Amino acid sequence: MFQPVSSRVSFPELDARVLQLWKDKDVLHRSETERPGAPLFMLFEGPPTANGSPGIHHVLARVFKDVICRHRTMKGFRCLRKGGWDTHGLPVELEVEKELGLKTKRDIEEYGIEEFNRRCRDSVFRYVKEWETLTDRIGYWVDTENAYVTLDNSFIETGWWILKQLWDKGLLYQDLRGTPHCPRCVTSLSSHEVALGYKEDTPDPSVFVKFRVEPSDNHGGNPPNPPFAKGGQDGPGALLFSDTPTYLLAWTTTPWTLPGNTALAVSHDEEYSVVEVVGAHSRAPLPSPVDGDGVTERLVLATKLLSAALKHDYTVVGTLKGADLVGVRYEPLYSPAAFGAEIRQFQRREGPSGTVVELGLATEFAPSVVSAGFVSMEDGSGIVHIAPAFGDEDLTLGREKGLAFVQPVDLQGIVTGSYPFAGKFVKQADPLIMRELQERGLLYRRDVYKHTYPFCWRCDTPLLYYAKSSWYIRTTAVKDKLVSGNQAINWYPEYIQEGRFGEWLRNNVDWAISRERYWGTPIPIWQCPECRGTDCFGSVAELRERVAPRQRGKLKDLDLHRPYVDDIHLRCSTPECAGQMRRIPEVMDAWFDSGAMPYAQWHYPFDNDTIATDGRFPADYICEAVDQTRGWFYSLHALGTLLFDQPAYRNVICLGLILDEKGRKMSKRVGNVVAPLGVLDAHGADALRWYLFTASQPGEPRRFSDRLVQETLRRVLLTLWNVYSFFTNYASIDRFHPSQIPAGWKPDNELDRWVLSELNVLVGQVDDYLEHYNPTDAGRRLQEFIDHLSNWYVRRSRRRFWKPGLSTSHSSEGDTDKLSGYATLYTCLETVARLMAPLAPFVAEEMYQNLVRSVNPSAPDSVHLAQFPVADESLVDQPLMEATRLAMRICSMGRAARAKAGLKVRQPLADVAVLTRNPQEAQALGPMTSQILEELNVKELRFIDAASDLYQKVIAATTGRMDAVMPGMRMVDGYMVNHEDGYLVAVNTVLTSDLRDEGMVRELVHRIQNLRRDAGFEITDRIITYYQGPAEIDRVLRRHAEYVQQETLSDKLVAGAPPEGASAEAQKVEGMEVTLGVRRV
RNA sequence: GGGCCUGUAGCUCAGGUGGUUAGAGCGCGGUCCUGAUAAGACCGAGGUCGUUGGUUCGAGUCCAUCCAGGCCCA
Repeated sequence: MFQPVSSRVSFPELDARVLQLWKDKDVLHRSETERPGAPLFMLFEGPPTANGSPGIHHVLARVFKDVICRHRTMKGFRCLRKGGWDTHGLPVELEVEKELGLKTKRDIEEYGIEEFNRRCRDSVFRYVKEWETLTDRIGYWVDTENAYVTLDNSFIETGWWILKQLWDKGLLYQDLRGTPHCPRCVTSLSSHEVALGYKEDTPDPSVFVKFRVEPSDNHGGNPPNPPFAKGGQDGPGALLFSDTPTYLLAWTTTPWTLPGNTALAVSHDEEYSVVEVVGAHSRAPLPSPVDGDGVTERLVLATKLLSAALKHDYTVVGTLKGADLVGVRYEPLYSPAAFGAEIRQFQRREGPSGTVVELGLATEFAPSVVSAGFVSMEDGSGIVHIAPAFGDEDLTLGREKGLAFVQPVDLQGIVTGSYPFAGKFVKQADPLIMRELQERGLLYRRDVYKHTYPFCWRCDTPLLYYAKSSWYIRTTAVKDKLVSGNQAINWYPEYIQEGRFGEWLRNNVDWAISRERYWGTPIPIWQCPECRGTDCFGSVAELRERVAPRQRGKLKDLDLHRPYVDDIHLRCSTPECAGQMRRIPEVMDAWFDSGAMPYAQWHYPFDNDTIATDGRFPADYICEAVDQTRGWFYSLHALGTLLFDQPAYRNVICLGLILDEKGRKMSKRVGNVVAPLGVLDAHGADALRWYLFTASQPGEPRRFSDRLVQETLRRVLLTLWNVYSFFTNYASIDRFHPSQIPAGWKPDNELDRWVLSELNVLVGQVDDYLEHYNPTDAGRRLQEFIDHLSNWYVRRSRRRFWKPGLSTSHSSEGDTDKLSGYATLYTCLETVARLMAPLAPFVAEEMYQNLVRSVNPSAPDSVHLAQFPVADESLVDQPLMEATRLAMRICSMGRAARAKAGLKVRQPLADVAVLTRNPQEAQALGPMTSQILEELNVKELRFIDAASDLYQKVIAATTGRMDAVMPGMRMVDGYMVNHEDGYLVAVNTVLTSDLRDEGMVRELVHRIQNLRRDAGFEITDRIITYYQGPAEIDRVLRRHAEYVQQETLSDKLVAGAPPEGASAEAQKVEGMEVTLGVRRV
């Protein structure tokens, strides 16, 4: 038998009961183990970092992972949901640095890498308890007991194996790259970190610098510029190599990079002008522009930027193309050789994996003009100063064009060499450089330029772009496969595939995987300091083969992290080299760990070497927020493609970010992060889950507020709960048991047939939505059904359940109808419980336990082990659903007409006239008649047509024209007529004395019912009713005594003052003083 | 500066392939209903559908431009 359920419910308490049940019955575990032959559904858990508290955005991702897995489990799949923890990386180090008060890398090394890493290791599990509590609390089913951990030796070893695979394929290499670098922390910053520290309106010097074109008759150290063959007298040669000193005008905001200049870049197809100005070089103090001293000189710059860049009067002497300038030599501002700076040069060399460009030493240095695609006509002069040692674009260009490379700044940002400003920090060197150039007459103009510039988010030091050596995975070698493999992935939302992710893949650059840090997977590359010989190791066993015998013991139980692994020295593999190989100091990018998880979580291929064939790879499903596009979504895809030539996942939901109530991103700094536990304790897990699923489309950013969760709770969960409570209360009174439903039963009742039709349509739609990774519309459809179930089905069925007694003999007609109602409502609730189980697992479980388990001990122990509902198409009746929708509309119009006429619903009316758009609709409404009569509280319904007397009068009352009946409400012939969209509903407002009496009776019944309720009587308590009032009241009550007694469960109605002990109240009914009293018998 | 996304009522969101008077929930004012309901019904106030152009007989919907916001990347 069902437990009657109170309409008052505490969802947090319900959650706790259900969690206990799952634990007791070991449901999660059994959903995996009890179906060994079932097809596998594989979830990859994107590992969260456990060194911070989980926030609401983590809840979002976790419930979206959960809902799909629960659905697939109910569909008969065996769902593997191995948990995981991301434990490496800079965020972990930073946290520890902060705790220890360490500020720089040097501090860390002085503190000791061993102890530092030990603290990192300890810190990552500090919040694990909190994570596990929350995971449990929101009903996210994931196997945390067997979770993978990226710091485990087994995980690291698979990482090594992967790297070795790539090494063997020639896809791993070392190269220079211009990276954002913090000179105070002495480390590169990841793009993510850089993004944290951009500051707008940062003032920087803006300088236009003059580079003197080498005269063609120069007989100095370098070969002279060749005179141009083409162009004759007015050709480029004549313009550039005249007797007038000629300068290329270049623009920069970083004067300190000028000593590193090795080229100037122009745009190949743009037009440049050669202009003459008077006295653009000066030794005077520096206003802007610099005043002249009367000497005429020529400047070269882009024609488009003439007016913006030049502040002097100028005369254009000629124009030429950017292409004409390519190859023109100019005098370096600072000759590296003269200031003790090393000159290196990019050189091409044929290597085993194709052409490589390497830096070699050089002694000569002849800077010249090159062309580059990135030269813009937006700012500056159209001539760009190139210093390959700094900017990344410059470095790339240097590699392409074989430029020289001069790096007169060290990693602390201090100028080296013997420059006049040597020993200064670069930003302090800026003004010195400008003054010095000015004195030499090479500074055309200086200003202050405000732009967005990155600062170190930790120490606020301006970042420098600095060319440094890093290790790379040559992902560009498989770029086409990355792009084509992406086609095989189902993206939700779809636009990510070709949009953000596709765009990212098409612009793929090699993956820089080395970090000059401490706490991470050490890169398994050993290098010989003597011969530069390099080896990569793919396992501990490979290492063992090469380690010196006396060191072999160290490998046993070796923690593969720094500094221990750094102590392993190997004999050099180069024949005749006596050197000892040491591990390179870098660790791997933590994204590499995350991308390695499909393999490393199983310690593949050392263990579990069948994952590629047994369904454990690739994943059926992953889900994270959109910020993972370049993070985990990419690292997974890249390694899957590199190793196995296929994507690592088949389906992916890409979630939008959660914003706060005001639309701002949640961040610790702003302090607007919502703590999930508070929300859970207030409203329960299902309300939060439901809100997250249905509030907006998954890919959209969403504003979060406690208020909206509460609204979801009230609108959806409480509405359902009240239907459930209603059902259990009456079913318990009537001792209804599902076994009373005859086999193969199908209802005759219109309402029952309607709601079962709606239910079966719903089942098909919800299943389809969940199948296609769309919990949002699944939830929205469910709540729509719950609304209909509550506000039409139950509302219209109440009186059926209220009829006395439910016989088990099925003999009387009334009883079968009531049984039909119970069977129908039971079916709806039981089905909805299973349908919503993936979305709201707690409420669904509670309902299932009471509705199914309590009456059927052989049913599965949990709703989550039960089968997902299957639609019964034979119960779907499309015309009936349309007719009901129309009936609802007619009722709505009728209620409006009543209200307009001031007739409350409790007052019965004689009749309602309805005009439909066509006779078919009227016919369809026929079976709905009793529902409409009850809902509108009228005695009779009649259909009219356009020829009817009433309709003609309506026309006459409005326009008098046949073709234009105005919508709206008006009184016609005693009827309140409501007319809209081709429908007309007219209620008869004329009250007979009989109708008045009935209205008064219903009013009195209503008052008595309120008294019963206020007195706290049970629904089934029988009572005696007392009344005292005018003769009118007495007359009406006597006339309708039977009805009143039946409605209020009164054994008798007693005229006179209520006795002592009765609940009584003086009331005013239709202007008459009445005292009513009730007493339990 | 580039890519992607979003802009509809005070708030949160719906509005297939263009087609009457643009909807729902919450909130607000009012009326009503109720022995399942923390609910519900009805009425009302509240909209230049971000802007400006264009295509079309007709644009919230299609195209372009601009503006604002978000994310990612330079």
